[in-house]
Amino acid sequence: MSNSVKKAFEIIKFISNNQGKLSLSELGRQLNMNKTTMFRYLETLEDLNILERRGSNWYLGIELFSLGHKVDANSRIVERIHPQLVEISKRLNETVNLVGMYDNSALYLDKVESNRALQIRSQLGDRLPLHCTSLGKAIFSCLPLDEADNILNIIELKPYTYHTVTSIVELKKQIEFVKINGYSLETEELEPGLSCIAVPLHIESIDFYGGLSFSGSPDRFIEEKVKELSVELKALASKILAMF
Amino acid sequence: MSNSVKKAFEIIKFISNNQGKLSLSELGRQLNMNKTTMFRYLETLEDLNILERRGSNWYLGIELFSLGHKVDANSRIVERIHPQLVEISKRLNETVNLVGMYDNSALYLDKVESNRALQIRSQLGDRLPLHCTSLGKAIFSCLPLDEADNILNIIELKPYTYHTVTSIVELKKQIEFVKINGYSLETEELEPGLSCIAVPLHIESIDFYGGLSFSGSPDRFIEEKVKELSVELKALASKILAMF
DNA sequence: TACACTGTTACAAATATGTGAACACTATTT
DNA sequence: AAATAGTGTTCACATATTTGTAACAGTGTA
Repeated sequence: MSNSVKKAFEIIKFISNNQGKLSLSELGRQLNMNKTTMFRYLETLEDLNILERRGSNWYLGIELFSLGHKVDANSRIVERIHPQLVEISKRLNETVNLVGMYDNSALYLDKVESNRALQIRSQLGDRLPLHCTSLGKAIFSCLPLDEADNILNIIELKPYTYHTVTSIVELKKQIEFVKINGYSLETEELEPGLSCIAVPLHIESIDFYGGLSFSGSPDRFIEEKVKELSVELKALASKILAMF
Repeated sequence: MSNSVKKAFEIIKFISNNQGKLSLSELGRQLNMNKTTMFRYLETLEDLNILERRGSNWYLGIELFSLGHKVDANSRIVERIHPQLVEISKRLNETVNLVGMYDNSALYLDKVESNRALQIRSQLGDRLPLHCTSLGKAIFSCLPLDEADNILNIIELKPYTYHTVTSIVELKKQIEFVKINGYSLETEELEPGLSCIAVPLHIESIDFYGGLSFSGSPDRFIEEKVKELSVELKALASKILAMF
């Protein structure tokens, strides 16, 4: 395999998590690469507009922006579903989110925000952990049993807040709840001040495993509201399934 | 400079414009690379999730999606402006667009769609030509004179439709119009059935040259409407400038 | 059965890469 | 004003990686 290509992307990925913080020399040290080597890679990537230098700090470049928006994530599933998200978000004035499963995490594919949208940390393209998000739990509930077990064995139940579920037994219980009730709940397990309610979205024909959720402030998701929202999400999922 | 990194991105870029159409061997032929060489690059890029293979066709991979959404395009200008676009789009029920200038073209940075949004070909991340878009003309009007002249000399006035301006004299006239009136118009020059009205957006402090536009069906942009919309766009631009 | 097309592996030859040292800067510290 | 520590950049050279040829395996078609 191509070593230099791998290294180039190692650099790109590292910069993506540390934009504007690192100089050429710093990068060399942190990634154990010679300064000259680093120089040549950065020079090339800058020339391609994949990276961008401002002063002596490095950022992801505009070409990645272009490429990123051309990704045909699962047969343009995002584009096809988007109008449905807009409709439900407007009608109920809720923030609605779409994720798909990739590499044992939930890739944040799309969202449509409500008026009262909170400022949350996650952004499109981020990978959300499966164990402490309603979306993750919803995904677990629709995965083939053996695959779900595999992942449950592999993943680390990293605590993000004091509410994060870190017991595998408890997590499995919650997944059972989703299987029975068809929706999942999560209260400030990932981010303080943020709750979600989600349903699984499994599109068999294109081998898509994902989920749909409403997110918002925990105090808004009281019991009766949850009932109502879960019904809405299930209806949305059905409507989407009918499109494929 | 790093040859293999350049080649890798040549492949990625080529695939981005021909997703799902090309096999390994085809790619090798079209890009004048040896089959084995191509094999090794594709293998590596697939391993990195930068490319994705379905059957024997190639697509951009999910990792590019992630990276693309982390691009800090001009100090998160998109994120900061987005809420303003949402507000005006909802209030007037118009589709509003934001572009920034990069590499002699207008990079499509953000849009918020109206109810009656047309299905247009362009998508976020695309580069729009400057000469036949209202946004391009708006950008010309705010660029430093010498830079505008430079670009006008370089760019090719490629015709996209029967309405595309292909005369440099006429184009300069239109740019003068923008300078005097503060907004620009374009009627089906890029895509049949699509018109735009735009204003320049020049944020000096961050060296940003771009534009804001409403887009829609040509028959809707009658004269009085244009007046009204241009006033709205100018107000929006002022509001945004005040944020920086 | 032969043909044309896929994708894949192995190897020797050609080339790009990695390295450390030396250089030119700028900003702080002494 | 001199010394220091930090940038980024260029050079030459041995090493390691990439490259292309050729051969092989698989699939579908004539």
